[in-house]
Amino acid sequence: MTQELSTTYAPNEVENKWYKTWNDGKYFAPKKGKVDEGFCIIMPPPNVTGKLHAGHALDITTQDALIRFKRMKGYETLFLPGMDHAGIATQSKVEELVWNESKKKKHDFTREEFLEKIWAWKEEYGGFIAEQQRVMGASCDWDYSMFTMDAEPNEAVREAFVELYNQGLIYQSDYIVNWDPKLQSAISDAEVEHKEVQGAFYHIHYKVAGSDTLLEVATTRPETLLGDSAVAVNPKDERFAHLIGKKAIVPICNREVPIVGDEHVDIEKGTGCLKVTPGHDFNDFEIGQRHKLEMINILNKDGTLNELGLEWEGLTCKKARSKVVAKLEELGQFVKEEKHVHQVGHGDRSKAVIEPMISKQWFVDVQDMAKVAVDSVETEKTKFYPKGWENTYYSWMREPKNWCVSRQLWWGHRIPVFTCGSCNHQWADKALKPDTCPKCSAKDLEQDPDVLDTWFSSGLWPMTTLGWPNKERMQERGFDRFFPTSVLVTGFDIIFFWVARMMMMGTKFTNKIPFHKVYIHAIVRDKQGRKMSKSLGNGIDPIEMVDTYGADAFRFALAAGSGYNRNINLDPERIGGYRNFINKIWNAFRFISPVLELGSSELPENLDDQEKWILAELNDTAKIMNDSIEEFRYDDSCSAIYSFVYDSFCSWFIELSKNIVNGEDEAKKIQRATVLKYCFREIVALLHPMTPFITEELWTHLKEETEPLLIQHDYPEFKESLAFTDEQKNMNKFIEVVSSVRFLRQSVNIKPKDEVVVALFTDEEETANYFNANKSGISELARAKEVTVESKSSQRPSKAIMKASVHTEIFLPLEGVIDLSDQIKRLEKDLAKVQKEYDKVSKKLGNEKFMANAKPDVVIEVKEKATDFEGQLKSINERLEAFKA
RNA sequence: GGGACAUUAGCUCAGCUGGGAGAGCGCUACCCUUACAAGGUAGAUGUCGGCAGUUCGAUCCUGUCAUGUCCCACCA
Repeated sequence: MTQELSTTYAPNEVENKWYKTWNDGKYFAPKKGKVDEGFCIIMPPPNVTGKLHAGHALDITTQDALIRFKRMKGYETLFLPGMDHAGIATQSKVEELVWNESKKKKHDFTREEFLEKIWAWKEEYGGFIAEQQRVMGASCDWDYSMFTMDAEPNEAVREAFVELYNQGLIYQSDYIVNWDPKLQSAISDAEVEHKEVQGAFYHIHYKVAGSDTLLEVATTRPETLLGDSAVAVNPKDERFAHLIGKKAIVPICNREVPIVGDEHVDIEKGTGCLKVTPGHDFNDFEIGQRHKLEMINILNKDGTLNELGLEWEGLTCKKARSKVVAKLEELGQFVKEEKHVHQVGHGDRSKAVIEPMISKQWFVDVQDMAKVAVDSVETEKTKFYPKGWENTYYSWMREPKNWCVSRQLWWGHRIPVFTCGSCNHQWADKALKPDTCPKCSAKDLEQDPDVLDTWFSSGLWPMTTLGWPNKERMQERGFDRFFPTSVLVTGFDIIFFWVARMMMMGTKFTNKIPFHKVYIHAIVRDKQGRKMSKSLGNGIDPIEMVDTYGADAFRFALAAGSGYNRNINLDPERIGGYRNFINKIWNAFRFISPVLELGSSELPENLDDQEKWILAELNDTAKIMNDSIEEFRYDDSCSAIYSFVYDSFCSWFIELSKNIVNGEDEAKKIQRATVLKYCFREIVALLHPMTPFITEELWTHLKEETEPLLIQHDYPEFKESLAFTDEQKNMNKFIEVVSSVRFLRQSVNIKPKDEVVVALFTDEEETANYFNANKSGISELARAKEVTVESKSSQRPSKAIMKASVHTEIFLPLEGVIDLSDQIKRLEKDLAKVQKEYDKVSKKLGNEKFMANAKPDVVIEVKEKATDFEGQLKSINERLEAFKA
């Protein structure tokens, strides 16, 4: 068989083959296992316009590893995929496309015509990303796949909206909202990013009507004075309090406005005198409401000034600003300009400067829902991993703002609110197209033109995908089995947008939390820690990584970098490193494959020392894997299996097995083959969640005919019967001795092929017995023609080099000339090192307070160390003396 | 303005309730040894950000300063 397997593993073909086998064989479908419990992860649906990026790859890897792990543990697992319609992104994309094709704009079509174009685009180009998810090995059940604009989600949206509407939790209001002039739509608070911008304070004189008094007002937005409807001062401010109740005259437009007293005005800030523009400033809006001021809108939907902008009508705010300032200078009412850095809101999608503007929008009153959602996390019904992210969640949810859910777009779930043309009755309806007005039965109905914020439907997603609100569908898709879902895996950037909304909607409509655990994974960055971006050109294309290194290596690299950290700085070289690891596994298999047939499937009774050791190491690894995956510490899982495979299994156990496997003792050979096979079966099983492809491939050679594919096989667990701690201790000494011999050989340039004599001196009886029993192992791995084991009372070889461990002195007797000065230097270095350690512990033992206060077992430990170091020092000193004599 | 998190080997990071500083990658030297050169063997490297405190003992706890990243907040 060895001849058939090449020395390097070629992943691509294997990967395609297995994905097809699993998928065609319905291995991803939920199936009852030995644990009668569901385990469900709803995949965060990627944008339909999207292309797989490194963040998605991490998403898939962490979720799929969990799903595969739980599937093997015997849970009924469901990894449920989906796709998001991504309102703004998709609409913009198609608008651009249509413009390039026909130089036509959205409004050159009817709403229906344009929506048809978007759907057509979605059918043809959308969903490319799902293909890429398959390449990564995502074991999701594609039969469950849902698109957020499908009929089912639409039904859920209508159900939820109407419920909230009828409970009075959705209301329409003329309110100041974040207006995105580029999208020409309102957006929610969460969608506004505040960015630092270099601006200025402009100081302007307002005249007080009927007097010569001038009020100096400071503003960053002088152009908005055209919409001023008051000047406000703090009533406690002695400078201005007497003016309250008088009128001020807004420059340029000469509007006479009241001077009001309001606590909000900060006496220290600016000039202490505030111009109030309720139509275009959130604070001023509130002041306006308190004092019943006029709300003046001076902007068009595209962010340019309207007719109230006078001679500057049609200009953007930015352009109008300097012109207004120039005019003020001309009028002699401009005082000065001071540079000022401040935070300005930008749309997180459009990047446009957000204009606060009053408009009629739909809002969800989230106050009560947010309280429940906060409580669910406080009482740990839903737990965050890592726990620290709770704070981010709380910071938003403890002081929530009502959620503006209407968007002036076309692509999205249409708001199910209807108005009767004849009696003006307004109501929300679960029916797609109600026929008649419930009040007057008229047929002349009009639906609200706006669509809902994408996050409204996303908030319902865990319920929607499991069939809610349709009873039959819920039955079919296993709502009772899978809801609440087990884990939500996502990035921290959408804790507000998504996690918070799902928590609110979930608890509102089902009285249950939508998921038990939330794992917030890191953000993938480039190797220098920079965000991956198109402009920097530092993005890592997952598909390219898979082509170059294989999906398993890429998955392992991502998993190995994932724990409770915030960033993964991904360097393709590291993926290459793990590709080498995958190849190592492949070659380890090539070693054992010729003897696989010899091995039986039951572990033998009379395990030898080495076999007990490797099984105990394997057992420990299984324990770490089980515990760490459960807690999303993939970094720990990966490093445990990595070092087991690399160090314990390949470097020591395989090396120690070579002579047995190639030897004459048939019984021993069969026994060793059995243990090798057992270990390898466990290795591929342990690795399967991270590296599903190569493990499934190798499994075909390891499994019994009657056994299922690895994807369904039992996950290894810790077994009390395989805990051999004594054998582990002894083997560690063995490893130390062999490494020391290798080191000594190199220190005098003994060629790898040349054989040496090894003389060991130890006073530990058990250790001596172990070395005697495993002499052949030492000879093979250290290239010794002779190994002797004696007590420390025995005569040491006269001409030899030596290294002292805590338990054993290792001597290499040498013929010919030894460079004594070299050896002395080396031993003195060892001596200094050990002496330093010894001084540390003996100082402790001499410290009365330590002896009195430290825990007893710590004292014992330190005493033992002192004894060990003493022995080691003695060994080294004796040898030094011998050399110097 | 408020808050969170971080600072450990050249790089990326791990270090559980305080008790001899770790991993991977990279680096150096030697080796084509019959699974593997995508390999083997061995090795070097740290005032655990600074200062002060608590303690018998601090990478770990407290305070403080510095640096960095991120989040929130009404653009006077």
